[in-house]
Amino acid sequence: MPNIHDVAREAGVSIATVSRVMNGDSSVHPALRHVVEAAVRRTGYRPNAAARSLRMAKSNTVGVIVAEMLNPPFTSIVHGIAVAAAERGVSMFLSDAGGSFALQAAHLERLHERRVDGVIIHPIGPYHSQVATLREDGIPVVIMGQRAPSGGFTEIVVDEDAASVAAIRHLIAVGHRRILFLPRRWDVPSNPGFATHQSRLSIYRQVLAEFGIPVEERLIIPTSGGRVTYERVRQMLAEAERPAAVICGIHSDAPEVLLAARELGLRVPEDLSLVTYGDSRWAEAGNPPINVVANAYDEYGRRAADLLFSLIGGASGPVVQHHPARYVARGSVVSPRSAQGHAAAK
Amino acid sequence: MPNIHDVAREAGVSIATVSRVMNGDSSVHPALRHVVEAAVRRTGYRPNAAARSLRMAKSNTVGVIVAEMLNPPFTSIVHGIAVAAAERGVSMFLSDAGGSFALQAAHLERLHERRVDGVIIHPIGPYHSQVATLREDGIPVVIMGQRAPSGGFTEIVVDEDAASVAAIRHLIAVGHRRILFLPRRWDVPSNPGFATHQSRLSIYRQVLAEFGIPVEERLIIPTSGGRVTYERVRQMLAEAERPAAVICGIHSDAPEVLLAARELGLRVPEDLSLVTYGDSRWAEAGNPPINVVANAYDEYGRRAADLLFSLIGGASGPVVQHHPARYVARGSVVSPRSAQGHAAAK
DNA sequence: TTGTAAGCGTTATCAA
DNA sequence: TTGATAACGCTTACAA
Repeated sequence: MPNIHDVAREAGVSIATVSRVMNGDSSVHPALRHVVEAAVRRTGYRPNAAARSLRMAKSNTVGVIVAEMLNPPFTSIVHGIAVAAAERGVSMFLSDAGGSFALQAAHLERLHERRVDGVIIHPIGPYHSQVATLREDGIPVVIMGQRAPSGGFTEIVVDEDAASVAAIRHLIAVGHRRILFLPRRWDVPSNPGFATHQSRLSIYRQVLAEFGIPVEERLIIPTSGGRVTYERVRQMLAEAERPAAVICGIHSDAPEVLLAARELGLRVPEDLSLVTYGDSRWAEAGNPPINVVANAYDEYGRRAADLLFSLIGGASGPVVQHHPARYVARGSVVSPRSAQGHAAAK
Repeated sequence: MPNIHDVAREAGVSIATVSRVMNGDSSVHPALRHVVEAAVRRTGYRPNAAARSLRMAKSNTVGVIVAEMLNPPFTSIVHGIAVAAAERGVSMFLSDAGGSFALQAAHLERLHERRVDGVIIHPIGPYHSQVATLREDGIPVVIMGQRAPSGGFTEIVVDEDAASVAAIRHLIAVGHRRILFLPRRWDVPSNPGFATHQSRLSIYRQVLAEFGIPVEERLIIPTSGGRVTYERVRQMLAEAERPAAVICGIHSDAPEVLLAARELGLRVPEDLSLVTYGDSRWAEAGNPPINVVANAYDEYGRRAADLLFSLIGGASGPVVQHHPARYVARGSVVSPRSAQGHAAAK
């Protein structure tokens, strides 16, 4: 691949001049400039980004780490960041921690070595010391989703507690007592914590307690999403004493629950009420449309990127942005008695 | 940020020794190795990837460009590649062409400058000359989705013609004549072509012709997805002479159609039959479950990555992998006469 | 086994 | 306005 020397030779100038032309330095004589540009075209020269980064101590890259990119909210986040980065001529590294804390740590390390200009992370587990390491080396980091236990971090946190409470109260209000709860599992060896889901669960316990409803541990099934959820839920719903309501912590688990219910001949919502975290047009278009705790993640990606680039641009101090989630009641929650009503009508 | 010299000074050795330790060279005396490792920890040293890339003429990065990452098939593809890359300790650049040929070109150029070790692209438009440029510089490229007009490219092509034909025949067989077709628009100024959707459309024309059904141009609505689709479809379905069947070229347009239909009080499938390209658990879990032309994209990402890494590893020559799509009939296609039957029953 | 030194491809300083 | 040259931080002959 041609380098700056090849172009200089081809054009009969010094490498300094070539560099100036490539960077639009106005102090180059127009005639010479054309000669150089022609040489660039003839040789098919492209400046080597690694050399440039090394010299300029700036990589023009940002790194993004998400806990699990297949989940629609993360997809939206990544998209928002990708667009913002592209607008600035910055390349985006994307990595998927796949729910594993160890993997996340490895990805962070790699981004650090690559001297990215900034990092956006939607983290899992106790990530603080590692993130602090990045920042000590002057790499700005924006943390998404989690509220950091210690201060001093720039974060976009989603306040979903109120919305969570509203969702659970709704279920209870219409008469549900036994509510299957499906948070993401956080007990896998490699994954020492997934704060969001833990706090969702504690809200669940709290609201039930508030109404004097005993929490049945059997009805809490941590899962890793996908077919596994389908299998477990199917099992649970096949029992005689099956719960008549489900809350999905993982948005993409909602169709798994629907599938399991159909398999067993259970109708939603008559036989099974459903609420899921996250939102999507599919959930909205469902028959019935699905109730959600919506967190408008799509905007957050964009916001996180803007925040990061302002930090990269030298903006001062940590910022914390709060964004409330909303409980959106559509058509997937009804009284558990509807089932009997229906059955009786037959 | 500390560099190799800082560590060398701290450890009282030469930079060569530090380098050897960092790279696991066995010819370093164990005692010295420990001294160096301690110095590395104390200084918080991390090798500079740019410098390493420059020296080794290898970046340990790959670039991925998708036409539109929010679409579930692309998401799956990207995920597959991300996992494969991470396994090899390679970082992945991700860029979204956002349906724009110009943007895609810019992204390709950027990846070229970054000297990525390889590129995977699910392209739009006439991309060949630019891709050829990459390859001339020794950067392997895997092309997804499209069949390249000229040979010599490594590609993963989806053979969906047979499945497309099956889908349309099914609609016709149950009695549909007026079928709304929603391909992705390819006439935007910046986007000189989107071969897949063009060929889907030509199949549509061809099958209709085969049955002697005249093609109504009004029933072909190129769209860019999202709410726009919702609006246009809503308009179309509000007409007196509305079509009773729809085919979505963009998977994520399916919920838009469902939403539009519901808005107008049309039931699926009784009043409106629906088929969509692409597949997802949501489509499967729908009520009714949606008929799809499924292309198993999720596997392809993984395959594309494996293909790319084998090329990077020095595997020879262009390879072309063909993958057939399948038409999966579920519950969203019925005879258009069902509507009257239903109406009469009221 | 360890160290010295050259060079990867840039940008930027300093002279000319 | 242009050119020679010194870094940037690493790996790797080659010497010791």
